[in-house]
Amino acid sequence: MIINTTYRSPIGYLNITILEQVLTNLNWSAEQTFTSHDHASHIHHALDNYFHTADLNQDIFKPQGSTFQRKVWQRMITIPKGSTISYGQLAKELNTSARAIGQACKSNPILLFIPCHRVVAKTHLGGYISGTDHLDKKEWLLDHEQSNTEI
DNA sequence: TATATATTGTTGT
DNA sequence: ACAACAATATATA
Repeated sequence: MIINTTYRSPIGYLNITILEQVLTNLNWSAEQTFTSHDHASHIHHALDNYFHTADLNQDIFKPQGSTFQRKVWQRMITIPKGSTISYGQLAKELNTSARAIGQACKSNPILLFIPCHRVVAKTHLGGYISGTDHLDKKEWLLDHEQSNTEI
């Protein structure tokens, strides 16, 4: 069973795909593509919670990708909220190149829950969603998590 | 400060 | 086999 739904966040719509009760896709959308769906309410609640407290309950999602991509995504999940790491640092840990990390970030199928926005370039923000057109969202998310994290 | 160029590993064609 | 890419180190002025 496939469920599609759209969530309205403070900074834009999010399209959600749930396959067999498991979150498989979460991306920004320009408009309200789908109506809300009862079977997606637990994801909507998780997002409500994130936009209020910046806490992500990283429970049930199953990203589909290559071995390498899943390895990078698993590592990204361990980046604490309120902090960032550079493409180069991740590359060093995983014995690969900064650009390869960028490729894996770009193919992240579950935004927010796999926090690719916490991966930045060494001297600037880096990219977000295949380019530099959506950096305002990356910046907003980092600010949001920063201001909701005790130091 | 800024531009240029080489090097880099994974992915898509 | 090859070009693209959400990067980075180094060199030059």
